[in-house]
Amino acid sequence: MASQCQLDSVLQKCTSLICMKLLQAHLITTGKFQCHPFRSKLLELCAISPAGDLSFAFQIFRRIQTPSTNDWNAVLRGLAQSPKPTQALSWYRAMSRSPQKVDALTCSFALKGCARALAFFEATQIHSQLLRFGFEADILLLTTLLDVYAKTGDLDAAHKVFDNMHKRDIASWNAMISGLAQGSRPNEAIALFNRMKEEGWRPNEVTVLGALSACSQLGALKHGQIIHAYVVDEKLDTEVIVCNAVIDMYAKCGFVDKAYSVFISMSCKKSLVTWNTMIMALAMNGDGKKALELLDQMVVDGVDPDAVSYLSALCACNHAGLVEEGFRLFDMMKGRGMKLTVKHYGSVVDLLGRAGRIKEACDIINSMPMLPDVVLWQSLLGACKTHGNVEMAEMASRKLVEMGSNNCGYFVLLSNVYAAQQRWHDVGRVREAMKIKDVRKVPGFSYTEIDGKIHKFVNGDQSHPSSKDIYAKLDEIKFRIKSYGYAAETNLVLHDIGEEDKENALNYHSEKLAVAYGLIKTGDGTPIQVIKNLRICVDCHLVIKIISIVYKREIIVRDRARFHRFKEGVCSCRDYW
DNA sequence: ATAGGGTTAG
Repeated sequence: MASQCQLDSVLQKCTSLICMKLLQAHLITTGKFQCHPFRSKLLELCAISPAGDLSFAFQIFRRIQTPSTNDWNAVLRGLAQSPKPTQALSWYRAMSRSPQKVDALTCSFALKGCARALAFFEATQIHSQLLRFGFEADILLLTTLLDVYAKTGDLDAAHKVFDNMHKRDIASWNAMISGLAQGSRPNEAIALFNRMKEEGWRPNEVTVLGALSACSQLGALKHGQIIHAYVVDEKLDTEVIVCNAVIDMYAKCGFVDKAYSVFISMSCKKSLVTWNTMIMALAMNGDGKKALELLDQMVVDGVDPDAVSYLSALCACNHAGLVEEGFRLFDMMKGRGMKLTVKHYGSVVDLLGRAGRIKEACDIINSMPMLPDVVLWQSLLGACKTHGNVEMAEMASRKLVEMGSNNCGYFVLLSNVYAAQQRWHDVGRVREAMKIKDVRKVPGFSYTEIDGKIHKFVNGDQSHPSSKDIYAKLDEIKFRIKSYGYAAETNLVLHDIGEEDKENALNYHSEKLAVAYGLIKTGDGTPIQVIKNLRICVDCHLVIKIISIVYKREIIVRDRARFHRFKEGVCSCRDYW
């Protein structure tokens, strides 16, 4: 009989399905299948290795007379990481009914399946089971549990698990930090990162990824710089994935040049994501030409562009108004048989629509191999508003209604299309529909970082400690910009309120509050940086342009789609967005 | 001996 280490080496060399099948046949013919520990190893290999095959793993499993916990776990783990993670949950239930004991690993794999299947309810069930089994001191398992709660959207439950852990290791911190960052609570992610350092932990590459992502979301440059310095000190920048996050952080904080210098001087090999991140960074800043250059350069560097690369390049053409280039790119992607997603189509429709080529945009929609989604109809509607195409606007709105979209944005757009044509009766009709349908507004908010502290403002916000000063500043702004011939574009506000109130509703958009606060708190000549969750509105865009002259300030606003750099009365988007 | 935390996207 072969020794254990020979068997191990056999398994190590077993990198194809054929080889696994031969091994199984060998075990069966030599009668070693039922009692051999080697069999469990083989089963695990089939179930979880990339060369393996789950249906063959099932075949092996079915032949086992009395499957051990390990045998059950191997298949469970394979299912949890498969494209159909819900199957892991039925497997777990089957195992719970079997005579074999469920162990901590079983729970861990089942939870992994919950995370991938976004099965919150099942996760709570496994949670109570693992407490009953007495696994509550297992920090690896609790970290998995915490991670599942975060990924399935219950950050409070995740935090509770984290807080109650009697002992934590670095992965527990990492799971909590990245959970907060991914779950739109980036402020708390940064706070927890700082607390971790205060408690004497040494963040590793995974920690900084979460923290950097939080900085990117918030445009928190000061925090981002501190983390970058830490990354360099700890030599974490030998990992390409960390460099990518640093590049993205600088880009999303408005420092494309810094992002580019990190991109150029990084010591490790650039990955596909590195190139994509940099192309997207240039796209967001309206540098379409350079983005297209990078798309060519990556090929020279031996990296094949993927669907995200092309999407980023398309997006770059979009923001730079490079209509022909974008259109050619799109044709080329089709020619190369790239797998196009609804996002690619959305981008091209936006590209054509903004350029006023609405008919062509519509033809693209009709030729799409998949169903157009809400975002796509919305951008067509936006184009109709800009170019005054009532007929097409009505068509797009009908589609949006059919899709049950309840977002206030498109009602406002449609009403604006009518308002521009002085069709007041139709404006009233839309307004009525909004009331009946109980249209939900996505709350707009903005961030600005002052001395390393992030301030958040929502529309009409009065909760900020400096609220009084901010509103006084806004009055002053209103007064000073009037002499530049500014008049509020109140037809953009869709409420049953009087003209003066409409003006106020516009006046107190979150980005205006953030800019006003920046003017108060920072010295003359300091650029003001604002991050906004939605697209900037026409009125704010105009007001901030004038502010940049009157107050001689550079103001940088990152909205949902791109950067706007306001300087001396002009915006880098050239009013094309 | 077998487990947990991870960057890009209209």
